[in-house]
Formats: sequence, C-alpha cells, structure tokens
Amino acid sequence: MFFSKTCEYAIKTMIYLKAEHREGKRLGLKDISSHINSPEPFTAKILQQLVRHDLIDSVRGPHGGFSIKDPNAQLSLLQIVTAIDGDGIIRKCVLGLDECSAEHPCAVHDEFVVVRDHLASILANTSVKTVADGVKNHRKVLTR
Amino acid sequence: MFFSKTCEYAIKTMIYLKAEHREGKRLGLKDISSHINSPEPFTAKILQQLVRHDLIDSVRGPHGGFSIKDPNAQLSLLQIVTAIDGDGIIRKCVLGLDECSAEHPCAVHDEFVVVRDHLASILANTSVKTVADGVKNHRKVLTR
DNA sequence: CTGATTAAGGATATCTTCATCCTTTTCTAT
DNA sequence: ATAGAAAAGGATGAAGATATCCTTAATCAG
Repeated sequence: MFFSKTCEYAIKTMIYLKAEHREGKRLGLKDISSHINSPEPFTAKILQQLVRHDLIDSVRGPHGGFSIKDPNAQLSLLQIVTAIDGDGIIRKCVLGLDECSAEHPCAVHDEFVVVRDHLASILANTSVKTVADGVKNHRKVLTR
Repeated sequence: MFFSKTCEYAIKTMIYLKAEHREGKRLGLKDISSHINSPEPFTAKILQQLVRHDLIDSVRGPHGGFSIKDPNAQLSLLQIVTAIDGDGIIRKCVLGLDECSAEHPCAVHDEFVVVRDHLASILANTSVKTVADGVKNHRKVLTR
C-alpha cells in the first residue's frame, strides 16, 4: 500500500541480511527468498538493484552470495525506500498535482503534509539494525 | 502514492461537486473532468462507481449530470477512499504479511501502526465540505 | 584447467491499473 | 412521437508492475 512489492521485498531482504550478518558470511538467493517468502527470480532482480544502489555486496560462484555493504554504518528504512521507490511517497501531491506546496496548496495539502512528515520521520528514524534485532529475538517476523 | 489514480480523481470529483453544489444543480461529465483535469472516459467510469457506492446521484438526458447524494450529511475523505480503494491503506501490513498484528507483529509493525493510525484519523476527520470551502475561496486548488 | 556453483543480464510473460471507444438506455424539449 | 443530450454498460487497448526463463560471467574446489 505504502510501498511497491519490489520495495517490500527489498526492505525484508535488508532486514534479513542484517539479522543474519556476521563477518565474512554471505547469504544466497535461495536462502534469502525462502526466508522472506518472495519469488526467487523476482528477488534476484531486486538484489541486483540493491547492489547497484550500494546497499549490499555480491560475490559470484561457489560460496558466493549477498551481504550488507557497510555493516557498521547506520542504515535507515528511508534509505532503502528511496533507493527502490524514490522519494515520491514523501514528496508527491496526494491528488497528483505537479505543483503543490504551502504556497500553492492542493485542496488537501495541509491535511497531508503532517501525515507525510510523520511518515518521513518514522522512515528516517527507524534503523534496519533495530528491527533486525527484533527479528533475531523472535519478537518480530518477516513472513506469514 | 497513497491512493490509486481512480481514488485521486474520485476525491477531486467529490470536492468539486461539493464546492459547486447548490439545490437542484447538476454537473456533467465534461464539466467535472475538465475542472479536475482528468481523462473524460476514465472519469465516467469513476462517476459510475461513486453512484454505485451511493456517494453521488446521476440523472441521464438533457440537463442531466451528477450531484452529491446527501448534501447535508457530513462526508469524510475516509468514506471516499474506502469506497474506491478499500481499507487496505489502513489495514494491510506494509511488508505484505497476511497476519500482522500487535500479537504477531511484522518486523516494522510497531513503527507503522502509528503512521497508519495517524493517516486514518486525518482521513476520518477531514470533511469534504471543509476542503471544498477552501477551493471555493480560491485558497486551495484541484488542478495544476 | 575443468566442472560446479552462484550472481548478472537480457528477453519475455502475466497481471493489474489506467484509459479509451462504441453501443444502449434514459431523459428532456419540441 | 421524435430528436438530441447525457449517463450506463460492455469490450477493448496501453502502460506499468510483477514475475519468470535462459544465457552469460565470475568464482571456487579439485
């Protein structure tokens, strides 16, 4: 609803990679798509996108796979969402107007800026590490 | 982003009908689609949906057209959105999980319930009349 | 070096959303 | 009654998102 299917899988992938991360470990496509419950070939394409956006590293061949690019950097959900879906959810007018701002507001601009600002701040302030910890502790899940 | 194109046009239509409403007056398809800047045949289909959902009335033939069904009832944006897009934006898990609740939360459930509740309350508490007044006063717009 | 393994890349298929077109029905005015 | 106007309904088309398949490239183990 908020995000494209592609973005949903991307977020789950990043959380899973973070939750499973340890030095030198790589996770393969099969492993990832089975654990986040996503179609394998489609997930392959998304992993490529994440590589191109420098969010993850990939290595081919036996014992190849994917891993978080910079495990020590603080990564937010917003970085994943903007990489995959762009910043439309934060920036675009909900009524589809090209020009919509405080100066030239659409009919519902004032009502929605607050919601979008709220969404933006949640996305920016939610770290992948934090939610990955929830998954590691089995308090939160990525499937079902 | 939040809403489908269909829903965007539906919201604009309802606001325009409300802004232009007066006793016995009807607005035609051409009038509506030109004022909300939407494709005419597509808008025709959306108007049919709004009629079926009892949000507007229609009359065929010369001097026919569309008008708000119950001009005195308090109508919220939420009623339009749920009629057209359903309640997915309020109810569905942002990670696409079938079961996602406080008891069985997805990895980002806690972060997003607050945003969705916020969105739901804005939608429920924003009346079409209020935003239509803004359009009538030329403080807010439906196009450009 | 060879074969096996795994990701990358390109082409293609499917499904949904967005959009148009044409015919039919209903209504009004004459 | 009839002609014109306007919405309703059904069929179809276009575009984008979602998903798959197949070939190529890289890497590793032996």
